[in-house]
Amino acid sequence: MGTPQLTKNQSLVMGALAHSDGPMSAYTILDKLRDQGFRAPLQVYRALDKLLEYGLVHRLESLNAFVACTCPHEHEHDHGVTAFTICEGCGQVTEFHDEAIEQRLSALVRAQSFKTEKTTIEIRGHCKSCA
Amino acid sequence: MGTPQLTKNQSLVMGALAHSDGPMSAYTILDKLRDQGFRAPLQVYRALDKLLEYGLVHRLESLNAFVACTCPHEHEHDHGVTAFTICEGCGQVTEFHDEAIEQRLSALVRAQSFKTEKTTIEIRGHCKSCA
DNA sequence: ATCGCACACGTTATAGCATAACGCAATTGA
DNA sequence: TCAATTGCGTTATGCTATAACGTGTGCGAT
Repeated sequence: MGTPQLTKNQSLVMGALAHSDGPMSAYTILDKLRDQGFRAPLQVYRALDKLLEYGLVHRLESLNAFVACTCPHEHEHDHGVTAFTICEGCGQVTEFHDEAIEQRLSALVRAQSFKTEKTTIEIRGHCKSCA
Repeated sequence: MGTPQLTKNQSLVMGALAHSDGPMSAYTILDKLRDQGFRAPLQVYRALDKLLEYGLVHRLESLNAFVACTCPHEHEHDHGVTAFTICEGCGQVTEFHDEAIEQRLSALVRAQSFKTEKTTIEIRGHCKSCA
């Protein structure tokens, strides 16, 4: 169960995200792809759903926006929790992973008998350049 | 610099959230307060902005919804990072805090020379009852 | 082969979330 | 008294996301 071949729309959306230097909203992606024949939000959202499912793209909940995954080889083995720093100045997003946090969260949640399906960690602030 | 006296609108919104057993969207709050004279979304959003600022309310980014803070006495001293479990079944939200996670995140972020302003941690899944 | 199914796609319409921009009223402090 | 601040009310608008419909294509089972 690797990543299937992407469809045309999925490739176009993936390309738009990959070549962007920051997160993009679905509607921004739509505008970028009008010349390639995109006309409606659903074309973007349907592609994004699949890309999210394949782990090629992340959704930033606090921005209602999407970024290409920057760990291109971790898609195979589900790589646990993903965290992000998001700079309010330049919009730069940095993805990172940490075993310690993952295990600590896992323990806390288990203590509630809670079954985790998806974990969101997003840190808003200012990066080194924008401080 | 404690929490100022709440205005009428702020009290109404706070009350609606406090008496709800789960998170509410701004529009749901609006509907609950129509009998009290609320007519427009901005009346809710303006009150929410202040309540968020005072630390009486939290915003759940992954739901676009709001909950009353369940740690009523921690508003004075800024109580670092707040995390939530959110049950997809019953909608129950549990707020919790953990020093270890806070310190670990702080260290990771400092390594990027990133200056944190707000941290979001939200865990979607199923609670014990809804497993 | 052809039937049925799953899946991607296209389109229109609508629902849900959030803010811009205007003006008014009350409060406060110089 | 005047200016600044804050809260409030209203209208309009913009941004984000999904519902519901139908089409076409590939592919395996009978």
